[in-house]
This record gives sequence, structure tokens and C-alpha cells, in this order.
Amino acid sequence: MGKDFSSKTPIYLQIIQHICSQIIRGDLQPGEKLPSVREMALKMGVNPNTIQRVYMELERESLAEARRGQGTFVTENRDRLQQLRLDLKHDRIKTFIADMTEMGFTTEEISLGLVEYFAKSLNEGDK
Amino acid sequence: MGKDFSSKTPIYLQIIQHICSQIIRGDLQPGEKLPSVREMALKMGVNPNTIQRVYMELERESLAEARRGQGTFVTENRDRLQQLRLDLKHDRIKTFIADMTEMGFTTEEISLGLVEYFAKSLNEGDK
DNA sequence: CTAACTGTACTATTACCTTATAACACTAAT
DNA sequence: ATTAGTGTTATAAGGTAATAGTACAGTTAG
Repeated sequence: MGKDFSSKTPIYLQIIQHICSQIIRGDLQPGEKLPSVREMALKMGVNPNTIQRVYMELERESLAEARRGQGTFVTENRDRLQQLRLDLKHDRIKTFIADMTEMGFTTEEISLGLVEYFAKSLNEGDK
Repeated sequence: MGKDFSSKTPIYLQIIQHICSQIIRGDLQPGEKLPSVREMALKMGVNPNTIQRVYMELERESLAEARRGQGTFVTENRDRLQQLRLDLKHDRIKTFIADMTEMGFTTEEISLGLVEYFAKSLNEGDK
């Protein structure tokens, strides 16, 4: 179970991204316990040290709290989670637009490209 | 002059991205000579070996051709460049949508976010 | 208390990225 | 032929990411 990591980004960053997604989607509720370091390592097919680093980062960003002997828990600070959601949304949009602009794509080209992509997705979903 | 690299991605990949942008924007024309390995290294504030790897990658992807004793040149294959442009556009859009979707943002939320971002950009451009 | 589970810390090893430095091979101009 | 500029190759060193393995520290259930 579970290893499909891109080689171009450190695994620990990819796992952080994955957990952040689960949190802002609500799959992981505020206060909910995360799997233990060892358990998560097994689940993700990765070394416990890597998960340790992930949890450390999540704690540093006030997204999780670690309690020795008990586990690591999603923060109960709902304001922080709402902020995370908005931050991530804005950040991804900003990066995307900056990227496309640097490559010389016009606003219209980007807009058309997105519409085109959605149309294609729908067709493939019909199969 | 010239060093503002993100620590999260290998420098050589960032430089490749930068050169690709220049190529598809037309800042670098088909057949045009790229700066020599040593010159580009100086310009980017980076070790020649790193540029060597960049040029090697560009050649591997048929975007440039190296001629010993002469230099490295953008490919003259315009079809390949057009293909690159479309590939990059599609790839960025795909990644962006996949990312946003994984985080649970709806199509409308994405669309609204983009419009909002453009509006904000315009305001800041007025200063 | 004991056992089993948690987070935490450390060493060692491997691989990749980057730098520093030097040399080699080819081309063009003088 | 010499020189200068090109791509190319090689070695050594340092940093980070990830792995493997071990041990320590705190909590909880029995």
C-alpha cells in the first residue's frame, strides 16, 4: 500500500501537502488524532524518520500538536485551519498565474485553456 | 547579478524552466546561440557544472543542440517548440486543477478565486 | 509495577545536488 | 602552429533527503 511519490520533490513535503489537503477538506477534523509516527510510516511506505519530520513541520506551522505518549493531533484552532485554506488557495492561484505569465501566456489563453481542460475532463468522465 | 533560487527545487531544474520560458516566449529564437557554459554560469551565479547539466537536459529533450567548440544552440525544429509550448500549457493547467481539486476546492471556487486574483492585480497595477 | 503504545533523539549509510578545480577535445581566428 | 573560446569529463568536498536501526522518554491500560 501507498507509494507513488514524485522524484522531483522531497517526500516529506509531498506528505505534508497530502495531510494539509485532508485537513482543509475536513477528512481530518480539528482535534482528531493522526496515525502514530510508525503507523503512518507503514501506511505511506516510508521511513518513520520521514514522518517524524512531517509531524514536526505540521507542529511548527501550528497545524498539529504532539503529545508525548499520546499521539499527534490536528489543531483545534479553527481560525488557523480556515486561514490555511485561504492561504493555500491564494498561493496556488498566485503561483499558477505567475508561472503561466512568465511563459508568455495571455490571460485569454489561460482562460481558454482552463475551459478546454474542463470540457475534456467531462468527456472522459462519460466513459 | 542573478541568484534568487527557491530552495525547494534543484537549481538546475529552475534554470531549465527559465530557459524554456524564454524559448516559448520567443526571447530565444530557433537556432539562436545560448551563452556558453561558463558565461551562463557567471550570469546565473552558479557553478559551470550545473549549467552543463542544464544544457545536457535541454539536448536530451531535443530543445537544444550542442556543437563542440562552437556553442549550444536552440533547436531549429519549430514543431518541437510548438509542441513544447502546448505541452507546458496543458501540464501546468492539469497540475493546477489536480492540486486544487485534491484540496477540495470546487470549480466555482477556483473560478472565483482566479477572477478575484486578477481584479486585485489590476488594482495594484494602478499605483 | 509492567507492558505496550506514544513522541523524540541519535548514529550510520546511501544518494543526489551543488560547488571548486582541473584537465581534455574540438573549432575558429590569427 | 598558436591562441582563445567552445563543449566535455573527472575528482574531491560539503549539504540535504531518505533509509535503517537503536535507544530514550512520557502516557495509558492491565
